Amino acid sequence: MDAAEARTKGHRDPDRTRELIVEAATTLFSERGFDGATAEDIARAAGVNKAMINYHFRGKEGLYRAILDELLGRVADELQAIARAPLASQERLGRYLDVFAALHREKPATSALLMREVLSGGRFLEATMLTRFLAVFRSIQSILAVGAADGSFQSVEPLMTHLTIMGGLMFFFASAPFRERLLAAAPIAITPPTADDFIAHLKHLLAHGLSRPEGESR
Amino acid sequence: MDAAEARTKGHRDPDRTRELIVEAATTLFSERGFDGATAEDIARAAGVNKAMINYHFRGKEGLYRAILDELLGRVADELQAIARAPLASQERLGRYLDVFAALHREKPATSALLMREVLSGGRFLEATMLTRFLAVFRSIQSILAVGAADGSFQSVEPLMTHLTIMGGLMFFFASAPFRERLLAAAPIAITPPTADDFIAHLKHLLAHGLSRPEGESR
DNA sequence: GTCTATAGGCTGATAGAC
DNA sequence: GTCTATCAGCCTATAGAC
Repeated sequence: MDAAEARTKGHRDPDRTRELIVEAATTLFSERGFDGATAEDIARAAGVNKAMINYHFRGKEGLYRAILDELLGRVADELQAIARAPLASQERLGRYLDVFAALHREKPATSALLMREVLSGGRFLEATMLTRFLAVFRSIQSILAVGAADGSFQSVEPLMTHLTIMGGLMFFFASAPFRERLLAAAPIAITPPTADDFIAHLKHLLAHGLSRPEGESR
Repeated sequence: MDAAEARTKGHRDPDRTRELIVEAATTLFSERGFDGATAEDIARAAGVNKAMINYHFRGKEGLYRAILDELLGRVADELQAIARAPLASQERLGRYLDVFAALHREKPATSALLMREVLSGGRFLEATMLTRFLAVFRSIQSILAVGAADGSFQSVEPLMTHLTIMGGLMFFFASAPFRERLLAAAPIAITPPTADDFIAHLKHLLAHGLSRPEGESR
């Protein structure tokens, strides 16, 4: 049998099947939540038989957990690496934000998925995965502490700063579909901001706030 | 029949029944989402018969929409009033943030509920309700524009600033249960911030960013 | 590994007594 | 208005053929 037939009839690459399921599920979980996205929806969107979810992931919950674990692991690792990188504090903070921009570029659904998990109080997160969240916080905490010590930043409360940054970032990305709909329904005289626009905005706001620049020429 | 009997047996105040349902549903919808919160859960939490949801709200969806409409209407009205109030720009922005703190104090579940609706792309919002979201944005837009004109703020892009503020605020409130769990599991040397703490932090960050205060004594 | 068919449980909603 | 009883539909998961 040729490749095309294999793709439509069955007996295709199992790794590819897993991939297709994960991709479709990431989107649907982010849009509808764990309870709102049905296994049938996911299978249909993935172009895969419904039973494959149970075969490859031991059920819908297993699939959700696999996605969450992979995502959290990767993000936490990247952020920890940046917190330890030998960079100027401003630059380090910038790179930190860039991780989320890159993540969104690759998988736009991830912010909403993580946000939903937080809103649920971490319904599917055990101790191991909670540690990952702590690692993310500790990364920014370290960046801010070093920045305060070397005179780059003023000394701020790290947890609230972390929440402002994460809330702003994740909300920007996770609300993109909503904004698109809103602006389509009631056209407003504003150019929709790109991810890079927003990251730049956030960097600037973090650096200077809304205060009128004194010595600055900008 | 006396009051106590009336409360346990049936035939109690119908307005109270509606209230109890709305309160329980607000919490459960915020924790589990529309699909995750079952009508039976809601009825049990409200101490009310399951059929009452259908009698008073024409079904679970009607209940959800009633909650959403009431909430959005109130928030949009309050924010518009503040945007028009005769106040100094800094003060006006402060009051704007305070609305959310007050809302959270009264009904802690509202942030997560609204956040979930946004994440879903506004699944249950028709044109009328989308207008409410636009009104919220227009309020902050006006506050920022006036503040830039009178020299209180620098001129910033209003949509991105709005998203930073709303993201930070709503994430702070909506993630409170998650944070509580996280800090209980892995005690960290940080005093949990209150709503007022966070509002103060956000005001300060908006005013000055992370930059080292120059002429400031603080 | 993949597919079809189906079991078994839960969910939202209603009918009808009070 | 409220309650009990019940039903039809949907959803996850599995058994078994290929």
